Amino acid sequence: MSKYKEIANMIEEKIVNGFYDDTNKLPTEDVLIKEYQSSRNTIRNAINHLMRRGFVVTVQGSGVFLRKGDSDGAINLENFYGLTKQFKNKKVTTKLISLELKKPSQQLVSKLKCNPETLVYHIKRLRFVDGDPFVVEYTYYNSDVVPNITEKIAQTSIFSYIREKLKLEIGYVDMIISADILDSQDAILLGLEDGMPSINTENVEMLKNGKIFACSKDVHHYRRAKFLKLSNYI
Amino acid sequence: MSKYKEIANMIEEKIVNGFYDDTNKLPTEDVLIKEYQSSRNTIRNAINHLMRRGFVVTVQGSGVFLRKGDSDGAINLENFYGLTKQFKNKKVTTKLISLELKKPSQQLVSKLKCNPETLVYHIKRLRFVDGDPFVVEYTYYNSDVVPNITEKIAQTSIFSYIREKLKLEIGYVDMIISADILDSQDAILLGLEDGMPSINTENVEMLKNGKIFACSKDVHHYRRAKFLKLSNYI
DNA sequence: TATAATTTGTCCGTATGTATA
DNA sequence: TTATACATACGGACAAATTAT
Repeated sequence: MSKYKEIANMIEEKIVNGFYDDTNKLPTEDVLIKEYQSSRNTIRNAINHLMRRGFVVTVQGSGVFLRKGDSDGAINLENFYGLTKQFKNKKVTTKLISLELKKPSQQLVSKLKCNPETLVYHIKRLRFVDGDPFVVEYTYYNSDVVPNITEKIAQTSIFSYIREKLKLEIGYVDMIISADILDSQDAILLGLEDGMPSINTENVEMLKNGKIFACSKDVHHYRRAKFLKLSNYI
Repeated sequence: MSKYKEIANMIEEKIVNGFYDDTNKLPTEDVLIKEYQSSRNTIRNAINHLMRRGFVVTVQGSGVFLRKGDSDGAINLENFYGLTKQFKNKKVTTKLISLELKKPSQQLVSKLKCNPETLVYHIKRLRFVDGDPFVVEYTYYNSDVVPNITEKIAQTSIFSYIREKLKLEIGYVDMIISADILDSQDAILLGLEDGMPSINTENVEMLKNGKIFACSKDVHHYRRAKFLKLSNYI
């Protein structure tokens, strides 16, 4: 791990533990330089990293201020590494509904930009937060990139499997957020009535080298799921 | 304007004009250094700027690739400067429904973090894209920061008024995206039936120095509005 | 109100590491 | 393996915005 990321992680931990809550800002760059024995460039790189993920905002001449996004349960779009990490102080459980390995439809081939002969895992899961139905996930993994998905893996965290077991580095995700009307199947799973709204995301997930390894459609409970976007106009 | 931002803008213009479509990537850093007569640092800063706004992704050892978010009409959350700029090749029109200057409710005081005596503009607008109802906007401006909002200004672009006339620099926006059920009033305005879904955003808008100048709730037509989020997991 | 000190922003240069082709 | 190209890290100087005096 690079030095600036390690510094960013250490500062992040202090932020979430409330270490800077009295001043509501980080120490000055000069102080951080001494504290972490590194160059100004490296400190600024670390602060940039924190800024991009929505932890802080900088004000020239004044300081680096905490940005405690009043998340109250919203999914932070800047810093999303799966439901389990997002809701780390809640209980996230998963019910696997189906897991199949089969040839992709033409539409799926174009989304995954894969060979039509490549086999694709089709996974449907219902995920709960603190016991309440939260999202129905339809996910499609390119089995050339993400092989050997078992029922056990699919029932826990596929994110962890990809990053920790397969040692693949997730690079980019393109996500389209929209609202729609629930169909009867999803409505039943989410415990809502047919015809009620849902908030959906359609995702294309890429490795650091740009290779698409998965795409998905997530159908969320409209009263339980909301998304937090922290914009910087710089 | 700083040098790296000017370079970023020039490269952005080339990108949107398709100048790099043949290779699908930018020239190398060394080439850009010579092209724009600047240091490596400045070029990398410009590329970073483009990356944060979703125009490019970098791959170490390989290059800087275009990231043509298949937006097809989605609102790009990384790069949103108002509907007018977002849909620059469509016709955005606005119908002002109401404009009032009055004392804020307690809830509004806490959202705007303003003095209870401060007068606040209450604006309700219906906005059309290519003639179709797109969003009902409920916006609340702190009149100490954004004064003299006229009907004419409210009917066009308040964003432009703030940035170009008042010379204020918008710094940050916290946005929560959710889905809900339309009430009868909004349904009529959007040309939908009562009880249909909407996709909503609740925004808190801050200047560069952190001062909150506005908050808003936007109720979007669920079939016409969608949001594009381009994540970088770096 | 004006000045100085503080703090982040921009820009330059150089060297070395790491991933890709 | 070698060359290419981006990533990380160090150093220094000055600019610009804010805050304190």
